[in-house]
Amino acid sequence: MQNSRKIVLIVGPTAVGKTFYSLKIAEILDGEIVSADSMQIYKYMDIGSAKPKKEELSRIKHYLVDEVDPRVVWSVADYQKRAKIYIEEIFKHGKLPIVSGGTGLYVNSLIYDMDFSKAKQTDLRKELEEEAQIYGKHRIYEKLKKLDPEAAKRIHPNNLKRVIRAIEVYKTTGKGMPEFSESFKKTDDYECILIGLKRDRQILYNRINIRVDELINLGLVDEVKELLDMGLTEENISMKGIGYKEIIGYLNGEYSLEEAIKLIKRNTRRYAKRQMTWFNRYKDIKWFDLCSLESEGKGVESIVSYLKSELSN
RNA sequence: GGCGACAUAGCCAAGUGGUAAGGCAGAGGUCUGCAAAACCUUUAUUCCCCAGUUCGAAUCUGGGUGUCGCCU
Repeated sequence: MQNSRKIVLIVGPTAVGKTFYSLKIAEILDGEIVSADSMQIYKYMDIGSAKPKKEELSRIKHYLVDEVDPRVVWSVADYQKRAKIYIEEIFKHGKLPIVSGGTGLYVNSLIYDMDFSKAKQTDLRKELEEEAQIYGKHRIYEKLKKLDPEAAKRIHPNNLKRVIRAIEVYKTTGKGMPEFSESFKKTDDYECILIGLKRDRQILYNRINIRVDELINLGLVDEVKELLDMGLTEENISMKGIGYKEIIGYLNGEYSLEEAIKLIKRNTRRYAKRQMTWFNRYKDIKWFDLCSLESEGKGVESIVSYLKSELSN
């Protein structure tokens, strides 16, 4: 099984069971896990991000879980850089890299050649945001139209973040944002075996509801309080995660705890839907419907046998 | 039993004679440095039922049904 240049990626919506299956697969195939999750990456955010348990983390080596201070500004570019280093490390250990997670953009950054090195993040962002506050989004969009009309066509005027980023790209590179179709080339760094986990929508939604109740019982509210005590605020990117922002609203007295729980459930459902939209675009993905497999054992078995045949090709 | 109010999408709800606002939930989608983010699209051939008035009714009239409130 030492096909040194192959990696496995396990994707799927939140609460589908990625943690459980990744662990099993890693144990059977002698792998190590690189997380592709934009929230589990943060330290001190254990409950709300539904991190694997301590015991699970110690069973198999994990990377990019519980690694970054929630106060720092972290982005895909950082993720991509570090994840690729870890993947190389795992190859060196003679083990199979297994990327597991639900953050689509992070997964894309490992599958495709996405070059973040040229168009840097700049102070322009803040300026433009403030300008939009005062004069409205449309004014910023007009700027983009003049600089990079092609990008302007693809971006909706209301999507301020994207409009600003496109301007930033133009200003730092002197060129427009490249067309996706041209630049979406698969990476040459390794070969990707992509598998997706899915479940019947209603069943997935039930799992989400149950999980949110569990997170509350585990002490999500206290976790958020501790983070606030550490100096984090709702302004931090890390605190904009589902489960955190809603509890902050409750702690601020904006609504009851029941309301907060309802919101967390709804936002998680919406998130799961967006994830499915994202992952459905992958053409060369092998889907496993976990609801149609009679047992977890059967599920693991069929995934492992698929992976074994792909790995030995 | 009497009096009154109300009945519009899964839920909340506007519309008081001219061809069904809006919000929420749901569904579909976009995505190249904040991505658990940000953004876009979409949901009633019909207004509780029946009859009538009218060129035209969710809107007016009569009857029925249901819900709620007050009184006995």
